[in-house]
Amino acid sequence: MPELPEVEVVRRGLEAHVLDRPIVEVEVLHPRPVRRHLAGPADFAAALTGHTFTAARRRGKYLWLPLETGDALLGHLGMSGQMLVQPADAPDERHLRVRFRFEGPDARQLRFVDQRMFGGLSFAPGGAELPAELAHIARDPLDPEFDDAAFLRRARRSASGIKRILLNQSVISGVGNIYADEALWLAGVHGERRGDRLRVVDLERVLAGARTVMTAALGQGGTSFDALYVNVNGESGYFDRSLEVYGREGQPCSRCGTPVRRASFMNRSSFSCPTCQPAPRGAR
DNA sequence: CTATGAACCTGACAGC
DNA sequence: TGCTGTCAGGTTCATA
Repeated sequence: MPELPEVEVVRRGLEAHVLDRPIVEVEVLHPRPVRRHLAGPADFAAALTGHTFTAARRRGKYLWLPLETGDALLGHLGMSGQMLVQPADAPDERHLRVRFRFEGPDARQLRFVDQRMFGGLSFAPGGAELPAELAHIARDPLDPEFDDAAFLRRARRSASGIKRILLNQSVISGVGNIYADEALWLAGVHGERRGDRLRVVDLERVLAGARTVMTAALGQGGTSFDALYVNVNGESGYFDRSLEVYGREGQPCSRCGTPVRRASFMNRSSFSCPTCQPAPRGAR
């Protein structure tokens, strides 16, 4: 569940269902998602057992659950991770990797399910406020403390294309491949235009576009093309119906009718309108 | 310091 | 029915 709106949907679900319930057992079914915990899966489980989540927080695409001890459980969903709250008798998911059982009358379990295992969980000592691992992650554009001026400054100093800048989580967090393309379409800016050659007004439009699209997506439970991207209850969001360019190669731009173009970029795809988002001239 | 591209994984799907 | 190649909402690490 990759980008900010999807991760925020999960955060809210965790906040509603797993706080103030003492953990009685942590079962690591595959070591890979816990690889960042260098002391190993058994130590990971022991560090959490007996403790209680007190909150659910998010920075960009990272989630963490502070414990009453001041430590925290840190998680990232990667490309295919899910956090599910499931009844105890629900059959194990095919890609179930870590299971948390809780004490008390509510027998529902927290399950970390991840097909590709690019995501993971780790124990963050003293990480209740902000895990040390996240020191380099910028705030996201929906965060009230996001620094617009700092973003504009960094973008204007960079020779990288603006899409690359949007995907750089140390400059602006929470934006991924879908919402970067959507924000650029809203702003009418081509993703390969260099940051240092964009006008401030264009950068401001890109930032506003990111806020607009991610806020709207959040209102619809996020974007899901398939069952891989679901909330804590296994339900899909439906923002995919509102996407203007992402995944719409060949279909007409809703503003001008020009067929949406797809291009290869950083080993993935970029979608844009050739008319509304003219490619930069010259080198690149 | 910045800027790329490959690597990390599994599975679905298209084409032969 | 295979097989091969491509693609997928991300991050990190090694190399220029």
